Amino acid sequence: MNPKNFKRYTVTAALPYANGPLHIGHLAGCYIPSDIYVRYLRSRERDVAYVCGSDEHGVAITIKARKEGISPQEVVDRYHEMMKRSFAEFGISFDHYSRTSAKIHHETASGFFEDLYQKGEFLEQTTQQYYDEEAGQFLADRYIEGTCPKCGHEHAYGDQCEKCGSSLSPTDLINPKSKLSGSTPVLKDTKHWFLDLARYTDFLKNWILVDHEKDWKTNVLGQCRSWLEAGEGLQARSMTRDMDWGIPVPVEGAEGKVLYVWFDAPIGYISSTKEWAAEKGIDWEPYWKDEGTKLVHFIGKDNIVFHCIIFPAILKTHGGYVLPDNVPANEFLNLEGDKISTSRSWAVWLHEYLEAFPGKQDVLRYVLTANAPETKDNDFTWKDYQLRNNSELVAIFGNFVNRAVVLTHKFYNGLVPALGDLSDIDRDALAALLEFPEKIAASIERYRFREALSYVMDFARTGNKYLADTEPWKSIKDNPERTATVLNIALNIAANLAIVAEPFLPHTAAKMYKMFGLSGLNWGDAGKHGLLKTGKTIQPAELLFDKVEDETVAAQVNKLMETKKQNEMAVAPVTPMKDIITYDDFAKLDMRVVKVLAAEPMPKSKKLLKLSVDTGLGTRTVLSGVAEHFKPEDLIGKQVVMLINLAPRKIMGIDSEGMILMAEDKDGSLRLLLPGSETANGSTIS
RNA sequence: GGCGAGGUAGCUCAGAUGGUUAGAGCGCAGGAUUCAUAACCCUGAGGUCAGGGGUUCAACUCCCCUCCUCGCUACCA
Repeated sequence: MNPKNFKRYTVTAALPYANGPLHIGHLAGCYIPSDIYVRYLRSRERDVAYVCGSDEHGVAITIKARKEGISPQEVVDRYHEMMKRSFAEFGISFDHYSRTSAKIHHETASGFFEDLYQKGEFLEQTTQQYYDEEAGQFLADRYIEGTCPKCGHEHAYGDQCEKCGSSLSPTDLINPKSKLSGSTPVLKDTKHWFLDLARYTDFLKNWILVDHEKDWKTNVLGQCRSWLEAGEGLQARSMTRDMDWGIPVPVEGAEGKVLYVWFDAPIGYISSTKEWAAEKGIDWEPYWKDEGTKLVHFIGKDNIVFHCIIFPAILKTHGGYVLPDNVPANEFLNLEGDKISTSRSWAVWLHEYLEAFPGKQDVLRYVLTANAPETKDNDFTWKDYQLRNNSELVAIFGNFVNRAVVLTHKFYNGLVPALGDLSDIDRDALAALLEFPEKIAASIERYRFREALSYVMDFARTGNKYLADTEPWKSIKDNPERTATVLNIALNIAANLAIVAEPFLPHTAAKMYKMFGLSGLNWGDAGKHGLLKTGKTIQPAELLFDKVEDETVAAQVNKLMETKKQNEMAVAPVTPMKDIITYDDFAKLDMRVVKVLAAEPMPKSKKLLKLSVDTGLGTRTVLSGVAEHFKPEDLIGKQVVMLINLAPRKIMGIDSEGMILMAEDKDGSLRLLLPGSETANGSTIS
């Protein structure tokens, strides 16, 4: 459908998770793109609902609350307010910002669940989960700690070992302990409701891979294809959890269970819309149920599966709802070459940015749009920030507006001079006035915001070139009429620039409107050269941007380097001592000096080397997960330490008869343990 | 290894359905200019489009293979 045929738009931005402050990655990923899109639509006088809200359920929040000794509600209250403020300060113009702990959301989400339940859409399955008898509750994966079966790390979580990175299931853990009471949890039956996604495969394949093959981004289609066409197909997903923080499952016999966050979070968009409509006294339903509504979800790439697979499946099953017309997911933004991380504090926090750069919201908006991770992961660097500020915003955009206004004050006391006869160069400039808004609009409609922004800058360049070509500071001496025409046109270019820049740089556009004494303009006015009428008073020039000095960015880089240093020290504490053992325990281990006779990469494996070693007692085969640290030739002929009485274990079809011992350095790299000098193969170690 | 996304000038990136000398911005060099936050404007240098095969009259664009980066996933006794 042609975008212009839609009657109204519902635009959503991913609900930010209320367990930490917002950083530049959030902004670049979905809030700035969605805000640009919506501001543009409003400027076009289209009917838009732009909704968002805090995502306040889930295990991570309960863990954070427990750690800080406060209630989950207190955690989400804190971050909800903080995020809401950051959004407001950066001009993210939600029509409504709600939260998933709101009553209306609990009702909406429960309603959805009940509807699907009544339709018999859920598979009820009873599985065994760990239960903490002392605390009297089931334990989320993250609440169980134990020894990692793969690397022996003693504080692995039930879902993942942070040391070796392997993903685990709670029952894999050796010696599991509840993080709530410290007691050993027991396995207990629990019933959950699963959404059988496999049933939607055909519908989803058609809808996404066929119907939207041409208009969705390749990264989004690729991710969907990877889910839809994976060997095992879509797996049923549990839509409920054993927990007390969240929305109670509205079904008999579901006491102590809540809806899975990912079931309730997207429904939050609907709740937020309802809340907004109620406040406005209008009907929310057309925004979600009318075929003429264009629904667009702005998200980061980590959310693709939920917004393209699970949520549409839910909406489709419920029936009566429109499906997203597009899900323009962005990739990730890195910071100075490293992945942004809340837990490692490797981020530029919005509230800290505002303290360090007051009044420079638009600069960050500009940089994050110009370098947005639209097609691939991108890197934010302070050097790039400075460069874009100084040589683009200051030198091109700000400078052009300043020149036009200063000249007007210098030659015409701040009054817009009259338009006289037009030369070719004037006509070209006026033609550009018409073309740019169209080009910019076309790019925005296609979600190509960085391209759209570059056209905005080209428009400003056109203004600079126009002044350079017409040289009004020269013509004022012998041809004041000519100068008047030139400045009239230059000022009107600047006024038009404000209109097209507004979605990207709203604070700047506001300053420009104020300077020109304009208000109430929108996209429909763009392209006109009579926005500033002859004789109108222009306010004195006010600089729109100022230079960012070397010291300023150096300070930010230093701050990050400090963080990095602290992270390195914090992340790599020397592993604490394990529990005391007896000599007999130790004596059970049979460690020997052995010689590596042969080594070869294990076919079809990235991490394994297949070693053949002389243990003195015979030759054995050992598979060792060191292929990423050593080449076969690094090992061949070396004497190393091996645990030879470890029970053999079949890996990838081959028996591995023992374990080569290595030292692991702070950074995770491995070192061989070599005898000080040549030693007989099979020598014992004690 | 499987799946997905990328690998285009020093840097950041554009390049529907294959077709004249591969583009932009920044950076760099030179020039011009002085209204402007020494900014603007003009010109130029810079790329065997990751590498190798193939299809074609013609490939950055299609096919195959290899290498590298990122994400998800499997193997680390």
